[in-house]
Amino acid sequence: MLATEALKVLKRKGLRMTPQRQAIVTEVMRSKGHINAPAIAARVQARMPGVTPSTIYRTLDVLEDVGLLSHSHLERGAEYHHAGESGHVHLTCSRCGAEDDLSMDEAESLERLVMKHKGFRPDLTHFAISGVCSRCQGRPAKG
Amino acid sequence: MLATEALKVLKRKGLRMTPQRQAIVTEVMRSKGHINAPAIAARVQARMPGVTPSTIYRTLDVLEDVGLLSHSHLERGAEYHHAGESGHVHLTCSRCGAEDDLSMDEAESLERLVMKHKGFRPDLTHFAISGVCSRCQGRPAKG
DNA sequence: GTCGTTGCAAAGCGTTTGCAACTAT
DNA sequence: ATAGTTGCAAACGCTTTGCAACGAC
Repeated sequence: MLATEALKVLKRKGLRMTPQRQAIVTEVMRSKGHINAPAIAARVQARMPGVTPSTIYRTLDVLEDVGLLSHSHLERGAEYHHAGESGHVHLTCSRCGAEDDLSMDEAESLERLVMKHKGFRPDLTHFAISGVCSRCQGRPAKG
Repeated sequence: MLATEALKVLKRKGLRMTPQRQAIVTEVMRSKGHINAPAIAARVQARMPGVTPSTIYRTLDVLEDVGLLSHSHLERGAEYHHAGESGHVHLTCSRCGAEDDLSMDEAESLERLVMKHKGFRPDLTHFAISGVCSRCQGRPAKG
């Protein structure tokens, strides 16, 4: 989604369009993949000095409320991503830190399995899945 | 595992047995399920006032290093559990907060699936799986 | 003019660190 | 005696809060 479209979403919800908000939305919509709040703050402040952390955090909350952003829990904490792009599962290697993804197609068969067993409808995109990547499996375990 | 056994493990590793460490190990080994660091601190300090957070955190690190404890990432952050009891996957409902588990048997079929697709060997116990529990699926979504 | 939004400054929370003193071995 | 361990106090990083001023509508 483009920043301009995102701004329309906000407008449609009756929310006001301030320069700060524009800068934050632009920066967030431009970023690919996932990004955490401090990183967003850094980028926004680079483009518009004087924007405070409180504004950033409050705006991120708003963007999540209106459905533009979502967050996932990765190894190093919460990270934001475009709500429309939540369609992948994060695989993070506990040894080397490498990140890989599972497509939603692949993830769906997993979700169906859980569904069947528990009647629990999982959202595998919300938390990462930790493990050992194929490369690290061929290496010694610890040191 | 009993606290006495845990203490032996530490001894075997050449680590020293201080009263603080005994209190922490006792409290940790007595707790069932998962528990976070501040809660451990509260319990230990109730039993032995004066034990500082730094000691608690450092000791938890030690216990994890020697393989007595592990931690998982649940919705509200990291939680510790006995390393021997890591054999279940946490399912946390994003609507009502209810927690359920998946047995390792059930989880293994999931893990095999990921393995097959990606050569990535997942540890589904490390992160929780978020979703909507069966009870909440019958309820209205938001308000 | 209203009320959503911002900056500021401070506090909150969980966690980590450096260092000197202590103590289990 | 040696080295692991502790308490202290401070700092850390990220996030949240109250409040008065601002500004989009």
